[in-house]
Amino acid sequence: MQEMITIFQDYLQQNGLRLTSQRELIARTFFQNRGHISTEEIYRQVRKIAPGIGFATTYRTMKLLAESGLASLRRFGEGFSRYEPAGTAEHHDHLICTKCGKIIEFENDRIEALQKSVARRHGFHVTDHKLEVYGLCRKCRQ
Amino acid sequence: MQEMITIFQDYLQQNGLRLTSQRELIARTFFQNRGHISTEEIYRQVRKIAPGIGFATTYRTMKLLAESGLASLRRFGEGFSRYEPAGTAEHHDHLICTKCGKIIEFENDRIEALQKSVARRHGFHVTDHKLEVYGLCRKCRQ
DNA sequence: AATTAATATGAGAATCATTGTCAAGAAAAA
DNA sequence: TTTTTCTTGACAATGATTCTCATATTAATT
Ligand SMILES: [Zn+2]
Ligand SMILES: [Zn+2]
Ligand SMILES: [Zn+2]
Ligand SMILES: [Zn+2]
Repeated sequence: MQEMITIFQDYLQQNGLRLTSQRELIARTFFQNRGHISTEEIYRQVRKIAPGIGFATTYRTMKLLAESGLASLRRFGEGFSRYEPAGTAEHHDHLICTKCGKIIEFENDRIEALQKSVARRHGFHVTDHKLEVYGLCRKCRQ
Repeated sequence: MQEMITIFQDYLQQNGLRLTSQRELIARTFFQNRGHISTEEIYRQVRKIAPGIGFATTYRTMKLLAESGLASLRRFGEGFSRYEPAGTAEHHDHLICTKCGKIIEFENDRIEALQKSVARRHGFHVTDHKLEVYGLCRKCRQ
């Protein structure tokens, strides 16, 4: 966690940017949350501690976190963005409950391998992918 | 193609709606295009024939086409929606070139099966999914 | 320290795809 | 024909995100 801030600071410095109190607070808030948090939610939490902070700053900082490689942007088709920690975590995909919003992460090497093989067959060089499986979680099935 | 219009008309009638000239033109324009077309593009094409048409009507009609099951909404993270024919076509996923925008469709039963098995393992009942593989197509790799 | 240069912030305007509102029009029903 | 229902187009509204800009902060230079 402390190291995260350090990594962030390094990234900022290398780009001639500064680690301000606002940026640090936003970054810390992000790190101490579980993944898949919306910018809006970060903004709300941050305001409890520093009520004067603006949402523009929140948006800007989340973008910086993503650029630094510490956060990954996710769009689950809800009409807004979410971020999740991306420091050392490996790639994963998502299982999303359409009723309660529960998100489960999974990774499956065989699926990944099959994707690459399909892509190769079409002459594509894969750089990224997005797999979202929607459905009802155990609870929501009743 | 004619049958598509008929199916659309049936859907409308069953819901107490009418097949107006605007709706018919928008539907025909949609059907005679290849898939993955944006609402904006439909709107442009339609206006060449009926310049007075409004974009609200275009949006509304595309929505109706989707509800009728004749069109499928796709969001490729470009910030806007696309539609593709969904009449009899089977499910498929997408391979997207991040440089030229080329889109290739594919289907792979093994991937689908693996998705279901992962979901089952987590107690999920799958209703839908979205798999987008991004990369560079043969041309764009140089 | 004083001055100058660069970067950051918050408030609010702007953007952009999409949807809502509503008065006027067209079609169907009575 | 009158009444009811559904459509339309113009334009306002929405909501997430970005931009603008005047005002702070901080860093660099003298
Ligand atoms: Zn659920
Ligand atoms: Zn995740
Ligand atoms: Zn390409
Ligand atoms: Zn497709």
